Amino acid sequence: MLNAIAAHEVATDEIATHEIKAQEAYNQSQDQRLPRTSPMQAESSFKVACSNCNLRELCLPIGLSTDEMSQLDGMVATRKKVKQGGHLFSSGDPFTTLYAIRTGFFKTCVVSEDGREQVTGFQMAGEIMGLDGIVSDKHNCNAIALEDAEVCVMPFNHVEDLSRQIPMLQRHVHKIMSREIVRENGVMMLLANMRAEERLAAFLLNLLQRLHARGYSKSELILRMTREEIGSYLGMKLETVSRTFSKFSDEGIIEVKQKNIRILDHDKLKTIFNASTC
Amino acid sequence: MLNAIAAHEVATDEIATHEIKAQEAYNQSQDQRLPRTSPMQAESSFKVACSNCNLRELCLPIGLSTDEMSQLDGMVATRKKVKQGGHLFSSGDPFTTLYAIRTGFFKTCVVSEDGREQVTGFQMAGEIMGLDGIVSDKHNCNAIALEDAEVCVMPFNHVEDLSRQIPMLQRHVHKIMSREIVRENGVMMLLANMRAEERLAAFLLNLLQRLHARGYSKSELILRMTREEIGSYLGMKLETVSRTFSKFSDEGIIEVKQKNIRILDHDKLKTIFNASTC
DNA sequence: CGGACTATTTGATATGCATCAAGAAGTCAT
DNA sequence: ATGACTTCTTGATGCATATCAAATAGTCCG
Repeated sequence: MLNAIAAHEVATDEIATHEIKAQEAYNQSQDQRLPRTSPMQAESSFKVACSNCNLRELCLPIGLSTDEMSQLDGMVATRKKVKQGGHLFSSGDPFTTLYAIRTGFFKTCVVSEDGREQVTGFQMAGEIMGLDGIVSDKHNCNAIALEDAEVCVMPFNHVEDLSRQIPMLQRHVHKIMSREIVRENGVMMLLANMRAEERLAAFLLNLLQRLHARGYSKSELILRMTREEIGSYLGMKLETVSRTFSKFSDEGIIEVKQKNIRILDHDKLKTIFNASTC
Repeated sequence: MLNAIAAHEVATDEIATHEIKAQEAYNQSQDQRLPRTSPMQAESSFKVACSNCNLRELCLPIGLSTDEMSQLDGMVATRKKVKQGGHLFSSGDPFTTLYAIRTGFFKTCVVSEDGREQVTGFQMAGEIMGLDGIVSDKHNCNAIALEDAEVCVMPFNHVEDLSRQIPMLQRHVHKIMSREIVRENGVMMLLANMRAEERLAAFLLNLLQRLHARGYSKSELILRMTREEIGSYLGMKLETVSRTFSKFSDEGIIEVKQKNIRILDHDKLKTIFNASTC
């Protein structure tokens, strides 16, 4: 299996035994099932506590004891909401904090001098953003919400301080960064070696897997991004993305209704993804 | 400027003021100017000391006080030599240590299930390898020496222990990982958006910059890898790499003599790299 | 030194995807 | 609801690079 997917399988394995139900985290932001308090105020210590978060097995506190978990509660300084289309941070912004996604869906993208945009990833609940900023103390990409979102703000100094006190946390921070490196290795393979169909199959399988780890169906998903954003991520034009969706649809592999995708033949997707012989 | 290069510029900036002369580190391994003792034995404490290494401003100890530096000396358990073509580690190997390159030149590559190989990076003196292994406690790629090489073996447990004691080291470890993430972002941009000429120009400029930071000429370099390996890294076939070299040569931008490249028009290379309008 | 191998260059042709174009479908605001 | 906008789909054509092929140059080793 290719590394792009393999990386996420590792991630999934770690949490698979925990019976996570984080459905709320991925639903529309209009959804009111989660408590909605305005950030920076009226946040009871209860509400910003990692120890109480329904994402705790996906997010930074993974594998910590209850004792350590309560130490960790101080790590999240506050929460922040980002409207659809809003920037969580932008390239060039000073880096001070990492962000853990509580609800919503993001894309990260870099922009070259001449204006070409490259989507470098899509992030969902429980995933950490901002790691790109550590190296030069300023952010190196844009993080844009693809739907209304809420993130936990974790000042990086706190993270480092706590990491020095809690080896388990230190290890986890390292793993999160390593996982990102491995993920990007997989994307490099994808971009350099694969054809359009393989790329899109890999993309869908990867999304499905991550959503499944969050309690969603393995056979259905809603794309939060446009064809153009998918294309940017996969190194192809939006027309090619559209055509490839249509082709999969014609072949009875998936059913496409705008942004709603239903997987009809999971195995066939996997076969396409692994195809060397064609 | 594109991020692939920008990332390395940051790295370079950090060390640019230090007057590094690490020429020896990149020369042919036949070169006898560096002491050559067999690993695992007869290594005096003097020889494995970071505090005494001529790469200390490129490598992990960057920015540490002499006090901290001597603490660090215990981090390198031993040194290890790798013959040209030899594997420093392979995908699937248990991960226990990071490696700092002392001399020599490496490639890292991932291999997909169906056997397609993707070169994910080229590493030279002072750079750290093995970060891919942290996430799953086993290596995720192959690290292969492109010339006879010597590396410092740094058990990751030691690195983590010391990181907890030396905040400056902790920060530096984080920066190294973040830099790798940012580098890979740049490669994604390259693979997804650029044409063959732009990719090769970016590749050459990047190598030149890193070599320059190690005391080498900005106008000459020796390629340690084959056209095929360059092609794999850049997502193109070896024939296209060769043709693009020839084209640059015809246009008077570079002079190609096998693996020896002389840069005749650095600015033109940069222009090609930045080209959006063509 | 000579033979076998690997790496590189160059040419001819094929092809997958980009580009250009136009229309359809969906979304949003008033 | 209606018009303006964005997003998506589909078709026709072109091009950059892959593929196939063969010759040349360089390297290794007995």
